[in-house]
Amino acid sequence: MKNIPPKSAQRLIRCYHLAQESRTTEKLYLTSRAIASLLGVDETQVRKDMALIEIEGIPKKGYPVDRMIKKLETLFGIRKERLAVLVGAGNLGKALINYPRFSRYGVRIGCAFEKNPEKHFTQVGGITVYPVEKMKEMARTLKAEIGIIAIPPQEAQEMAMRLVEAGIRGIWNFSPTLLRLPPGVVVRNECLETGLVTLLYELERGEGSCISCAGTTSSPSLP
Amino acid sequence: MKNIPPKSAQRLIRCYHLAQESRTTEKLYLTSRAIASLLGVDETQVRKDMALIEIEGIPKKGYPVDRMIKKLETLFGIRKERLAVLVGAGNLGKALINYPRFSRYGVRIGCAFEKNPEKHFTQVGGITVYPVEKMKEMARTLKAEIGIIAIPPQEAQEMAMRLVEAGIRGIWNFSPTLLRLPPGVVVRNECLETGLVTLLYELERGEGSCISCAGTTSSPSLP
DNA sequence: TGGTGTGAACTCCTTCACAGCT
DNA sequence: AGCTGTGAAGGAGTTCACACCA
Repeated sequence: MKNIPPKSAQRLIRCYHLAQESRTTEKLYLTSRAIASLLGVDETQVRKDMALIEIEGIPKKGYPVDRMIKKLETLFGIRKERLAVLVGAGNLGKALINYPRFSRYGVRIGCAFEKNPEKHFTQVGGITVYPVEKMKEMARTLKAEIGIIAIPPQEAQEMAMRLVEAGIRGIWNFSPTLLRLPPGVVVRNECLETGLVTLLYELERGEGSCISCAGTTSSPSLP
Repeated sequence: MKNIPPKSAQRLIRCYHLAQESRTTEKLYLTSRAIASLLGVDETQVRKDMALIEIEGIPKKGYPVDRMIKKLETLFGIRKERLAVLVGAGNLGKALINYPRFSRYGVRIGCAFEKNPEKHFTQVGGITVYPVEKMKEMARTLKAEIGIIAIPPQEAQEMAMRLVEAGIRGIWNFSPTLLRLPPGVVVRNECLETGLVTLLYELERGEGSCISCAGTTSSPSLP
């Protein structure tokens, strides 16, 4: 399969959600028009994306939902079992631990870390909280691949570096800090403030209905 | 000021964060190179963005931080007082109520709504939780502009419609549901699952490919 | 020298137009 | 008719190259 351009990938992720939804309602096919209108893009675009991942549609019916799901799951690495560790067991951290839908994607939070000693060795939503000093040891033994940063911005950079030293290859960053990390580490910035400002901006302009989507991803690198 | 293309807007939001950060360290100027390397984009890009919002730089010095902040605040409608209502007082909702940084942008959560009757008229982080039936009445009297959806996907569509009926013009949607709403309503999807899948995809591909939901790709690096 | 400013070239993405399948 | 498939045109965003300024 050819390399997927970023914009297509982004649309395809949302197609995956749509396909999942369709499966629960036992819809076997989705037309490009249906997908396009829900995603807020052009029909042709959807067809091009489908061609890109080599999904063939049937005229008058649409694209087969089950094949879409299968294809997209292998494409995106969904369902592969992966372990994550959480840095920050505050309100946001707790919400992430209790978010029921991550397991669908094969991702499980193995343990959490905190600076605040009061929380050490307590349980949050069934997850044990350790001191940050234990990070290297724990992440290594768990063979965790993903690090989730849910702490205030001042400490984000330091914790991210620690995660990388502990062997983490992908960071899901909920802090507004722009992280500087060695090459090869993938960072997904889920900065809520950026999201809020985007919304404010669109309200300000008062333009018709706009659909904007979450954060940014990057592969930051040290020179 | 000319209309700002979405991609530039995205970058400018992050410039705003950078400028804020610089102000705390009393840096008076930021060069296009410094900004570019942190945002993971080209220098020229940054200069074009600055030209777009009519910020003039000084050769050998860079762009004045204070003017950037001022300009960007008016551009994005930051600091304008706005009221938001929250739908869903679960873990995520609670985290959003307690997120300390939203007030910087003039946004305050006025009240919350819940289906679960056990939570009705209780307080969560200083915010009162009302039954969803009260939404129209409450949102109207508060003159709320923003609705935050932090509930499971099944109910998201219905609640979004209710918000719109209550006069809400901007929706910050944390559920994975793609909302169908009348024109004129601005929706910002902050779907966490999409974010997670994006990260998984990056991990799967390894280094190099970067994707983002809002269309911006970045590879930040240390200066 | 170390930065900004900007037209022009280029690349990538989107939309159009229409052919083909059922 | 109703949909997919795709080359070609069009548009948006990015990078290059170089002028200019302190």
